[in-house]
Amino acid sequence: MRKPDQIKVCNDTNSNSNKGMLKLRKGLWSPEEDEKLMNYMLRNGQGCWTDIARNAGLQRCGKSCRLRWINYLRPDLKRGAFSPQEEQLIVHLHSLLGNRWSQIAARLPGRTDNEIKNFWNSTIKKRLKVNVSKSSPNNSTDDTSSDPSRDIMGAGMFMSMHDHDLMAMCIDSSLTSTTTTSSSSMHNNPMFIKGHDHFGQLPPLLQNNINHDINDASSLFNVSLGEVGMGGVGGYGDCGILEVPYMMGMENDNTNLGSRVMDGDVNANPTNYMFDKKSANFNHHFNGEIDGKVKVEEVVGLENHWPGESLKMGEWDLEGLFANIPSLPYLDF
DNA sequence: AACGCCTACAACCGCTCTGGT
DNA sequence: TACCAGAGCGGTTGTAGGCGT
Repeated sequence: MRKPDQIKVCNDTNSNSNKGMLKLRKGLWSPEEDEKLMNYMLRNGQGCWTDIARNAGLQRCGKSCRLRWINYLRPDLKRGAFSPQEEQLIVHLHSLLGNRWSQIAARLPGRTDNEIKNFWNSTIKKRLKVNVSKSSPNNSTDDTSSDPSRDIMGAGMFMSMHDHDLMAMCIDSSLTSTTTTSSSSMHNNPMFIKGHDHFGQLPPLLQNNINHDINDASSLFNVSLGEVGMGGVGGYGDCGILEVPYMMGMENDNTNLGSRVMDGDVNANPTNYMFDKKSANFNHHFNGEIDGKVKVEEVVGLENHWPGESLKMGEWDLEGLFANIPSLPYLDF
């Protein structure tokens, strides 16, 4: 926290409101400043933040006003400690999204990205580390060695690895909304799976859906999920019915994000998904064959690619992805 | 009571993204 | 196309307050 009476030239290089070297306050907000900003926002609503700062009579840069409003003054903010449900959801979403705090915050009504980020860094991260070190004493606790959520997902601790309810909801959504083999539908109907689950071990709801669809297609399609926590592990397949885009990991440099093995009528070599952080490219290496002869793409019409593989990080339509999973993303206790 | 350590979290900083010109 | 300004994001800092000694 900063001292409230600190007055400096605001370092906001983007702001042009301080070209005259206007002295702008920094540090903690006083109740008077809060009141000014609150009143102005309630009267006029959101607009250009530099204008807001000026018109509200605040000696603050627009950036500071924006932050104060978003993180503290907004009327719809939920104050107080995170509930266990929120905590679980944060861990889960973090395992899917990484440090995309704003994306995570968007799924927790009343919570801000800053709040979640702080909570993660101060509380969850520590707790996860403790749990991991307890479960595997040889594990390095080096910050750079691993993401705690990744460890925790691998260890099956803190939050259940087999989060069947969530999985069922996600996959149910994916399956029931997927009826075509087009690549665009694959992009729009993702499945998020974490952990070491196997279709054969999925909860009844999920199994029913999968078996139903797969049987209809007269195809056995078995996906063994890999062992990567971060980014989720899944796969996609398409025997006319089942399409399950892979949800990539996003954080590690050149990390092999896992492998997919398809059994049954469809036999394939492991499919490796690589994400190169430096180039922000997601590379998909697929060596699949069916019955050892026919390449997968010839059967399923994938043309040896799936829509995500050529996408860059920023091109992931996370909103779109979540939009198709009504049960997962929003928490409202 | 005084001191030091630790934690939580408000706020800043620097960067990227986006839209307008 | 290039440039600029504003918005937004994630990482980091700094300190108030709690707690143990």
